[in-house]
Amino acid sequence: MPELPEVEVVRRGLADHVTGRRVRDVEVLHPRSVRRQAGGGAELVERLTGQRLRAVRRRGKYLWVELGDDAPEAALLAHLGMSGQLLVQPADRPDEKHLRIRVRFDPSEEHADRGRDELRFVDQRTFGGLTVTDVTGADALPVPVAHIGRDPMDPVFDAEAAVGGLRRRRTGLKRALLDQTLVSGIGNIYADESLWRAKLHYERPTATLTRPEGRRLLTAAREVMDEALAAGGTSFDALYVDVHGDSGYFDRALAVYGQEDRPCPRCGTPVRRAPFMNRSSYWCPTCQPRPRRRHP
DNA sequence: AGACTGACCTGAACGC
DNA sequence: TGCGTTCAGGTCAGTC
Repeated sequence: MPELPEVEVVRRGLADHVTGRRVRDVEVLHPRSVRRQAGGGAELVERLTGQRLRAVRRRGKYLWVELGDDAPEAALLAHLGMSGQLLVQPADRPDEKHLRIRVRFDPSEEHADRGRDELRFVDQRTFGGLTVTDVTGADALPVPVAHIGRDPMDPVFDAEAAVGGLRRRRTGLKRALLDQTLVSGIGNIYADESLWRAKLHYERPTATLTRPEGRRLLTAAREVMDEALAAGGTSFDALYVDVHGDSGYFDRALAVYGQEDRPCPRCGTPVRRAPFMNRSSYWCPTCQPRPRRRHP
């Protein structure tokens, strides 16, 4: 569900409300939410209890909180999957229906957010999860994050290298955008919105992409995600919310995603939808014509 | 090595 | 009203 802008909204909320707090205890209510932890819930509890939460970082759709009293020694890594939420709640707030993991902070320590003493991982579909992992390298990346690409909001993102990478693939453009190893953070919504802005069809063969087209696409991706972030992210329903449970409103600015049969904001042609990778693709057939099959 | 297909879940919306 | 089908912001293991 959440893509880069939604995850960044959550990151900012956590940075504001949990940095500096110490974990008093941890309760794992669903085993699937800790399935990435080799030692299961017991290991997560063991490695998290007593730790101090430090900087909150993000790459693509992965989010993590550095742990340790001095340098980061480990990280609490979160992926929200399709329906995950991280909420900062008072301990006396009733449990959410899909509460999967509860992290309780030490309520006695002096802290601006004393009184909101729980971090809750809520996840209807359980595709997401939390893990405590080792960190690696000079930039202290969690091990599972080390293999994914930088995202277009990363100050060190290398757009020229990413364009080169796209052109070296032998697949369709949208499939390549959704593969997190080349460029991370883009999911189904922002892939369609980026392609619409760049006037490129989702099945355009990556091998035929020109460098200027590739630059245009990645610039469009960064711009649309910047705008979505400024609007607090995209929420169609109550599944995507920030740490306070509030929705973003970028859904009102979507040009094509979810807009089947509605006029393209640029040319008025009805937006089309087609099945794609067990979900949907939306595009404007005028602005983004289907690529002509190459002659054999 | 790289490309592609399901499987993994819960719940809402829809058609009959 | 129910009961089946389809669809949903994502990965990942397994196959060719």
